Amino acid sequence: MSETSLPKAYDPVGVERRWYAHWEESGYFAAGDKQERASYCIMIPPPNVTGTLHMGHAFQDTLMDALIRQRRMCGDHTLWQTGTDHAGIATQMVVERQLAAEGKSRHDLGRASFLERVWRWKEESGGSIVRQLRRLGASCDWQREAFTMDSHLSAAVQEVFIRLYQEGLIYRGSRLVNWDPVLHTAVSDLEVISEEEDGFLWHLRYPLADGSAMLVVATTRPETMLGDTAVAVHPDDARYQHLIGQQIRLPLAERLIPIIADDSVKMDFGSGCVKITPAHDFNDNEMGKRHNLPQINIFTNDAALNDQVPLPYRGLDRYVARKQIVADMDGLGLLEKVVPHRLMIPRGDRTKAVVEPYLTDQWFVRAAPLAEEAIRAVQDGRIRFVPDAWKKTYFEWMHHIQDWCISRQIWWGHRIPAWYGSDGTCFVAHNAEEARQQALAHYGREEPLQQDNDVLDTWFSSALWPFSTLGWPEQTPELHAFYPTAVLVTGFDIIFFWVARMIMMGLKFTGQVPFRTVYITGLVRDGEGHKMSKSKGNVLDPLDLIDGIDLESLVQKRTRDMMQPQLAQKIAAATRKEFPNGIPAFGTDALRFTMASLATQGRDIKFDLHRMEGYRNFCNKLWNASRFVLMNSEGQENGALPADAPLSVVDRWMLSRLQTLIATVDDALGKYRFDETASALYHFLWGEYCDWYLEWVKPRLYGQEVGITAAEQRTTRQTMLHVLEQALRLLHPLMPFITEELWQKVAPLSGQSGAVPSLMLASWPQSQPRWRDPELEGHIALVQEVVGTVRTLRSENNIPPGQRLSLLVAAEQGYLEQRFRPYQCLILPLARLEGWQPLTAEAPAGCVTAVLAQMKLYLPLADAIDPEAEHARLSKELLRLESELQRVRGKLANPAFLANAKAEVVAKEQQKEQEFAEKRQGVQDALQRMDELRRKS
RNA sequence: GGGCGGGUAGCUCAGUCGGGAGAGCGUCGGCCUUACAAGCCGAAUGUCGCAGGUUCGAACCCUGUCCCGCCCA
Repeated sequence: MSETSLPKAYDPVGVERRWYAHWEESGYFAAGDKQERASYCIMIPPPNVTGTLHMGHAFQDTLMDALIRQRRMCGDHTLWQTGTDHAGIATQMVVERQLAAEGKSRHDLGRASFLERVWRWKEESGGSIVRQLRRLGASCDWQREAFTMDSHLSAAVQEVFIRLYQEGLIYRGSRLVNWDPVLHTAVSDLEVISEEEDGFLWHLRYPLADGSAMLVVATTRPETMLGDTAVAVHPDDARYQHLIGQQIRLPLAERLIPIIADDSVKMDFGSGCVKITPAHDFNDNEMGKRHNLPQINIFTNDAALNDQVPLPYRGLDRYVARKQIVADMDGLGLLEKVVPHRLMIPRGDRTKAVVEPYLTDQWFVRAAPLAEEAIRAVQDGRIRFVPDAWKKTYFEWMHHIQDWCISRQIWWGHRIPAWYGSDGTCFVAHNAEEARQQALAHYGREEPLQQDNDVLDTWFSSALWPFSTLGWPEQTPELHAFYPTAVLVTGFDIIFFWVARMIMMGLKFTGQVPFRTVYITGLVRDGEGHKMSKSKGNVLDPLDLIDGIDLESLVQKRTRDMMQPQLAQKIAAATRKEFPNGIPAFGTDALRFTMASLATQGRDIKFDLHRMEGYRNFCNKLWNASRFVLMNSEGQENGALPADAPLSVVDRWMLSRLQTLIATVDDALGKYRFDETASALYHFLWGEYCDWYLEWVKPRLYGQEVGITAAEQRTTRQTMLHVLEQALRLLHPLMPFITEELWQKVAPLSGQSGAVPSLMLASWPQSQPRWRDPELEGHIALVQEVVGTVRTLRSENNIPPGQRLSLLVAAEQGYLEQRFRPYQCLILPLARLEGWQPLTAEAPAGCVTAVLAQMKLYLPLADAIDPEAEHARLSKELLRLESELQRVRGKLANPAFLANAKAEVVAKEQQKEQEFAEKRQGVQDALQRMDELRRKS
């Protein structure tokens, strides 16, 4: 054995930095020009440009990179399109907060210089997520990196807006929208998070106009009563039937409003009588439309009361107004009671402010017509969801789709290409000049125009990402080559936000689906299953798992810049408890492999550090196995494995197993079962290659096997190298760094050098049917069982590993000659036996016994036997066999089973019966001998 | 209220066609055996949530039920 250049343990840091830089500089990530090959493209879900990488990114990006790397190795023309998103609201909020710290607002700066400031912030902080992606090993085409506000993407946004407007699929209207009173902008339904909170149900007395009676209405929002335009009851409600059509004198406002009947009123809720505020509640708004009720907007942009309400309430914040109104109603004797009540409170997902239904002018996309084709595309299989069940969620939403509010009253984003004349006429155009032309035609004279102040929802531009990044509306070669893309990898949380909208826009503007498959991942959670969030203080930074972090830094990181500083102490304590020693460095490959192995079909992915530790160890195992291979082949004659090599049985076995592995990995990756892929590779390399094959080749390599020739030794080295080299290729998509580092050393020895300079460019292994040998695999499985059995016997009788024993084997002559003798040199060293003898007579005394299917093994231990322990072991085994036998015989005695079950199932049961019966006999005999021994001792 | 998942070993989760319940981690015991102690060898561990049904046969299919989670209103 020779020395090798590899250190004794795998150290990822240097390897990762070196190889990533090399790959990128060499241009291996670039899509390049391979027009003749099948194309394969993945669009990265563009992360927020000013954001940082979190576990969800690390998870999804690992899977995307694995797919891309595999297809690249298959020879496909691959593009992993990367880029970032301008994240309108989130980014604007950050910059506004910076300004606030300087005591300024964006209005102090004005639109132009505010935007300048945002761009500056984007330039400063924009690179971090991209740098982090590189640390993950992401092989995306950086030359094509896109940003949603790039000029050509903005051109696509504008083009789409204009075309949809021209077709009547975008319209402007005054409608009730979700209004964020902190941001002063409308937000879409999806950006509102409704959760149950504690509140009250106020029961208010509303007097009839004629003063004849009081009606009690129950409300969770008394402050909106000043905007009431009706009171509603259920038409079948006997209590109120006689009042329908009468008038109420609305207290405080002193307006007359009607009592109407509507069957959406719940009779059993509150008093069964509800106040209707069409301008401030979505349900009331619907009802208002049905009954032609007026809408009275009583709020300002800040959700304070406006001039539509009586003087004393004007200017009051909604919650101050609530207190005042309740107090005033109470003072008038009109407050019947107040009952604690749980209710859904809608909050903006960014600001957490309670969102108001608010009547404003906004732009909308008429979604239903676009949804039709998008639904069909999934129904007819042009787009496939993986796992399939997610299409139900998609359909559910698409069938009930609402118009999409796309205008935002913020500054950072794509400005709406609409201009207004002084009379409010709207001109949608590519630019001011075009708008001017339109206005001229419309008015017949020059008219000053004002551009719409609003910008578009960020998701509007994201919806175009699959084709805008490829150059649409230009018909570029890239668009032609890579669209439709192969697969979209994303989380179920943005099926509505993004996936559905991309499908609608893609079909509308390209006539083709944007991707053929949608692979939906689960969401990464902490070890307890909680969503990772800054305020919970349970976030893990993928880079801290790669590089490691000491406890103090981790605590500091988790408690810095807290929105709720009072939580800091709790978070610090929890962190100290969970990571008393900080987090050790695991390396990128261990993180990636962990991510892959966690990619099961479920929705929640609980991230467990121990799991990752196991895969870090796997890296080290692979490293050391490679060290072993190198030590035993460097400086010797090796080369590629020739077709006519004098293969040994273990070589043939290993090659056969390799073919199975290749097929398994292909199949698993094809199904997006990254967990199966990881598991197959792990078990092959650790459980078969290391645990068995490398142990078996040692005596051959060391020349300890009798009569072995140099040619045979060389063949074993070639096989050992070949299998490792192929396994490194298969593992490369999941663990790019360590595999490249090792492959660079292994490949030349296995005769694979020269063809390509990097494992990234090596070809993907093909399963070779000629090397499959199921019969031999069966034989070796028996060998492994024999070795395992002897080891168990040794272990249970506490035989020290150093103590060499001889084995007695009882079996039918032919079986022994075919299944045992040819493999003796595989059995003896691993079972630590010095030899074996066939046993034809009675078993001698002083043996422990194991019964295999057609073979009995006796291990003469003499005084070393622990008869009690052995008796216990055999008794347990007997019990197990008897229960198995009983079950099998029960089946076989059942005529219905024999009549109905498939023939091969019956045959299998019959075979089992025989096997169990023989084993039971053997164990009974052994038990009897052991009992004799116990009596003697 | 509507929809969708899930409940399998101490923990986290696989389990494809209905036909002898698996993995990793953890636990216990033994080992520094010249690639690896981040290692090697061995062992223990299950009312497959519960109750019915279909079937010769159910973790798997059907019905009901309990619990947990998510989404929508």
